[in-house]
Amino acid sequence: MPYTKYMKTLKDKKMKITQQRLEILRYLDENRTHPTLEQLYEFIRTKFPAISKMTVYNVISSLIDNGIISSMRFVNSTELRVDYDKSSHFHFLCGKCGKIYDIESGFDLLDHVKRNGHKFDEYTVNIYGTCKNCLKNK
Amino acid sequence: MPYTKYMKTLKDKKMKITQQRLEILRYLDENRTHPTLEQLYEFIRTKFPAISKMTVYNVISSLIDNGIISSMRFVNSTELRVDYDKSSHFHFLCGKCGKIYDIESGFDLLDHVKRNGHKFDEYTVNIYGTCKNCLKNK
DNA sequence: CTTATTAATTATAACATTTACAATTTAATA
DNA sequence: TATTAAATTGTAAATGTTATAATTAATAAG
Repeated sequence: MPYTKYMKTLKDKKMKITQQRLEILRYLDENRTHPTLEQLYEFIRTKFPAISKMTVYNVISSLIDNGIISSMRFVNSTELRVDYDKSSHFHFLCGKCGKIYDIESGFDLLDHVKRNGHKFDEYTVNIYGTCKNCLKNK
Repeated sequence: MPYTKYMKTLKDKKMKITQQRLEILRYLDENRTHPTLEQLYEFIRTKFPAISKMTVYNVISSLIDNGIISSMRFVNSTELRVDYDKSSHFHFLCGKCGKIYDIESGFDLLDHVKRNGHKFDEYTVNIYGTCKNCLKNK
């Protein structure tokens, strides 16, 4: 039963269990590539041809609102990228090949900044540079 | 001479000195509000009515390419935001009022992550939560 | 100081991502 | 099974960005 895990995830948040949500959750869980919604849509369509792009937007929006997945944007593009992995880690975008790498943080950044009375909930760290592979093939 | 400083900045990078660039640099220097290009355009237009929005895009793009200013995007919006301050600091976006606060980092994040053979050039840290003021008025 | 060269600015249009809306369909509940 | 509330769908509109080509302006050379 590959979907029971995701059914529980949705149920725990009192969200309705729909085929579209299950399929998208499964894809994100099994493909940790930080896809854009367009990429997500293109893939999901191969398994679920009738899905609407709007559904992808709606599903992702509700998953984010319920704290099930996280999201980020890089400076080089307006597109939202999503990530099934909510654990504390950074993202490294290679400016040459465009690949995104997960970078282990090893510490909680919020432990190192003064709050000044503000309430901090979450954070994203985006690192820009050139990846190992692109350095080699230069 | 309020513009000599910016003339030097451009000259050092071998960039042509234009009225549009000087006006935008001055605005960014004197207004550390991390404006969007739209906000920048609206203001600059009051002082320089003939300026084109494309010029704002072009000027910002060249200032970024030459390492004079930095930029970031938050997850709640597709818009690029720009920052005259290139020193190491984080950005905190209040989800209630939308205000952006500079947060002192006190340490260089890149000293704390394993490079794994990658070359890291820059990074942005975006923190999300609720600001002091909005907590108070709730 | 004038001219030539090169780059920047401008205006228009095209493109891409996201949001708004209303109608239809589906999931959960009684 | 019927009801209700929510999710999905399709269309269109809004927003932010990029592409292109013509005009204008800044720099360098004569």
